[in-house]
Amino acid sequence: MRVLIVEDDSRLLTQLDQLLQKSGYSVDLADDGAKALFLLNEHPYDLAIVDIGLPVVDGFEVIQRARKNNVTCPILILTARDRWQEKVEGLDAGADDYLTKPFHNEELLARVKALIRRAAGKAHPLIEKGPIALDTLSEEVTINGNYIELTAYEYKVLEYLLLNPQKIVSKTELTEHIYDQDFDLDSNVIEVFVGRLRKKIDPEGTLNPIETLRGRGYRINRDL
Amino acid sequence: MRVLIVEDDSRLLTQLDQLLQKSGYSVDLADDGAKALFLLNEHPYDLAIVDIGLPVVDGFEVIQRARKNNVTCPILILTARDRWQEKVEGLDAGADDYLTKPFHNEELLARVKALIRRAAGKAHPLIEKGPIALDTLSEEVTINGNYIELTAYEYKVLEYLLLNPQKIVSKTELTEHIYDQDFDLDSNVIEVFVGRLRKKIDPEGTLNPIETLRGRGYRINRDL
DNA sequence: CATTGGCTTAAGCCTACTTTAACAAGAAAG
DNA sequence: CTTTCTTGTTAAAGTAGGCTTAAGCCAATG
Repeated sequence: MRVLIVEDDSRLLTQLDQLLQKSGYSVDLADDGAKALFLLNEHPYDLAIVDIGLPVVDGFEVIQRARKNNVTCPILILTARDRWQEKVEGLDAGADDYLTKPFHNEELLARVKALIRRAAGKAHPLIEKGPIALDTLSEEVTINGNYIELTAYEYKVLEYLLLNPQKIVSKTELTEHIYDQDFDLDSNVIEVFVGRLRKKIDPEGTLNPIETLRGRGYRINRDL
Repeated sequence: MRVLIVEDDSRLLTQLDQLLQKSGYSVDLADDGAKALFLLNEHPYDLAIVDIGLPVVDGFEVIQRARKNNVTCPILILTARDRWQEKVEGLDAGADDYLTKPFHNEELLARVKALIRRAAGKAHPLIEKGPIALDTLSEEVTINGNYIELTAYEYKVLEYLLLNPQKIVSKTELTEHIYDQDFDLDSNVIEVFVGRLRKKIDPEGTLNPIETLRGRGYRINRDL
């Protein structure tokens, strides 16, 4: 899988480079729009990551001109947090998804994977456990086929528990995985999320989908 | 080391069979997906080699369904040279490595060996003693394959005893290992925990899983 | 038979977890 | 720009699981 990164901030550029290489992608780099356009026409990429705030030729133009030259690979754009409105403009120009800076590495990798997969027309990877089905791509959860609405953090908790079935997941472990950094260990957020999850997954309270192991952590019920 | 080979081409199947047997593996064979799934659920293999191009149930489905049934052994997939793109799909389905046909025998053996070694590192470290099996990762204990629920401290006591088999573990030693600090030496907590453990491990009272050595401590029964 | 150490049981209490509600910040809507 | 809604976070009050204690009993040892 070959990825092009278009970014003028050299610090961020190398960070992205390392991140993606570590995840097994071959990476090409461009630090301005002209180079980007040249490379996009030269090679068949599986994905391009484009920072909108580029010097000389801005990100929108890169995307528009690339699309005009029949570049079909998915494009993920990066926008500054306070310029999030640009996402609309970027998507109009031909981008496929956007991410606001700063972002978590996990978040970026998830988007990258999702875009590449979507482009290939692949099925969504499902995690199933009894009546619970979690689509790791669309981040949708169904219970016996019925959608339930989860917030971002509720989803993360459930996904982590489902990815570690039959393992006792301690609250610290959950906290560390959910928050990249800067987390407060003596807070009861996790308990609150678990409580809300239980209510959404099983309003009747008959399934006990998430077991509590007092003093040790939580675990997805093995007998579902 | 037990290996399952799933391959519909009978010539290749026997070739692989002979190769692996000569290298000291016990080999089971399946020439279609249904047999493969049956065998995977029946036996705990150390590795499965799956040809993607199977008739009826294709290789992807075999892998997906096996993974859904909590088959955790490493899976090596075989793809035709001109279908190498399938490797991505296969890895997504839950395979661990791939090899394109045709291949050299040495290459295959190297992969097989690597996968089995890698899996050994990732496997849950089990401590077994007679009917007792303790998984130090998931902190689960089974007696003759049946789960028993232990509290945090009951688990710690049992783990420490199993980690020191055939050693007499004094009550002070247990206390010091179970409590980080601040422990009261003239308390009978340990006796209470041991009592509860014995009842949970062996409700009938016929096994005597934890021996008492009067004045010295406890020891896991060597004759289990 | 006396003494010592270990076992069992039940009750109290502590702490981990649950639940609920309120608040703050950000996003969306008007 | 203001309002409104969503969602993450905090705090407080309530609950219960299980750790701990203690008392009485039993078994082993000499």
